[in-house]
Amino acid sequence: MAAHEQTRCENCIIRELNSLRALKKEELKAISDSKEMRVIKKGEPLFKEGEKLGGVYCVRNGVSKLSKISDNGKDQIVKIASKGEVMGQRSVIAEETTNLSAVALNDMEVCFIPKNNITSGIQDNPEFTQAVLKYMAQELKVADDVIVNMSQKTVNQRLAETLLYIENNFGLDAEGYLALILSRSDIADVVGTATELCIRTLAKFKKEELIETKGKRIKLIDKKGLNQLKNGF
Amino acid sequence: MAAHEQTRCENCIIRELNSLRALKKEELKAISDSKEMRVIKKGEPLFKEGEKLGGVYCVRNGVSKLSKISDNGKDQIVKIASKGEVMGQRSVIAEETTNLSAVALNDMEVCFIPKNNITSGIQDNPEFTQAVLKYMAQELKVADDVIVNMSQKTVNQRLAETLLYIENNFGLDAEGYLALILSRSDIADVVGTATELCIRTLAKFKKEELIETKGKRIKLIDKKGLNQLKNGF
DNA sequence: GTTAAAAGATGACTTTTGTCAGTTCTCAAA
DNA sequence: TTTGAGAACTGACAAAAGTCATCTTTTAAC
Repeated sequence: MAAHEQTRCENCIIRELNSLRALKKEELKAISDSKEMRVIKKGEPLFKEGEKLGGVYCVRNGVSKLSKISDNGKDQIVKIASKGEVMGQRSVIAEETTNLSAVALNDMEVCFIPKNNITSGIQDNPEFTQAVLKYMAQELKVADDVIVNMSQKTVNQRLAETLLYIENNFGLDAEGYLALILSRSDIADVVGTATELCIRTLAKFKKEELIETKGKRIKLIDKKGLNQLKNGF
Repeated sequence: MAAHEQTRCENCIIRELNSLRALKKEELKAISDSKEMRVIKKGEPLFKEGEKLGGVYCVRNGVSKLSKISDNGKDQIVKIASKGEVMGQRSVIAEETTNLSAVALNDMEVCFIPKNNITSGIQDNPEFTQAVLKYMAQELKVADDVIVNMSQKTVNQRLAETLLYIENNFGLDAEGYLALILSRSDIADVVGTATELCIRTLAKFKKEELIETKGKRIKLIDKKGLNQLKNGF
């Protein structure tokens, strides 16, 4: 009973974090009745590039990477989505197949919301539309920044930036290490470089006492230094 | 009299190309009454990174580069806007300062539309909102592609892609050269590389008979070859 | 616990890209 | 027509990034 209550969108705290908060109670009820909870195991895909999505995914728990394979065959991680984020809305809005693949980085719980429930919300509730519009405008700005960083900054700078980003967005564990643990290969795919160079650069950072590592876990010990590095010193 | 008629938004053909086509006659009239035509000379800025925009710019004629300076001090051209495109809408929607600078690449004619007229349109006309939303979703997809290209492709590939992009979007002049003439430095800023390497790579393409050049003008003579190059062969 | 597979790490080398210094070309103002 | 500034171009070199081969460590399945 209590468990069932918790799965109702009306009561879901997650929505406070995204555009869904602009929806009215009745609209949320409609969504809740049609939504579907899914559990995705670490390493499993939520969807793949080129698929047609029947709706959007709202992340309740866990983390997912959104990536795209370049013509050269290498994977580039474009975004890391976690609790509260909605995935797939771009494709649903544009009425196109997805341009990205989503793979769970750890065990996930997501709510699948069929697209009709979203699009009707867009048509009927101006505040909701406004919220989605603003969100997309923000994303577009972030994308511009990423483009500039990718094309103008070195691997050194981008790796420093990525580490700081992970700390800011996913926090630390009990021992002060980055709470989000990525494989070296995934870090390389975020930074946009080869795994080997990523490993080497991490080793360099370690030698320069900017970070510490323990297995695949990473602790930032000189954030000021990393920040300087990121900005090119 | 006739000239005045032509400057009315209701009669402007340009709007067929963008989201404004979803507006109703009365809404267009309101916009037309408040809009302001501006002429911008080649090399002059429309706006600069960090400015607060009081509205959006609709391009009637000419071409503008939208760029951003990286922390390293280098300029990256994120987009080239021409006839029919609306500039600055991202910032207006997000109610933020611009993240990009806009500079005219040749003499331009633009209409400045104060933001109140746009935002009221967004609030009252669902079709217009829908059109803007779809447009932004498209832009976001393009941005993802650019991110992947920038991080995973070589300068060779990106330059080939840029040349093909220019031909596809701006066409050819009477002699078969690219109609949009950019300086070598601007091409480099689109590709995301140093001017010297851009020049060198163009020289290489010329030697490989992929292109011809005449002054700063460029003609694509082996588009199949350029396409293969772009995809990594 | 053993063991195979995956991930991490390192060395040696190549290719790509950037930088600096200098030359040539172009075009417009005097 | 001269001239001078800015753009285009080139060479030589340095730095950054990628690749391949190999080895070690970690992880997860048995």
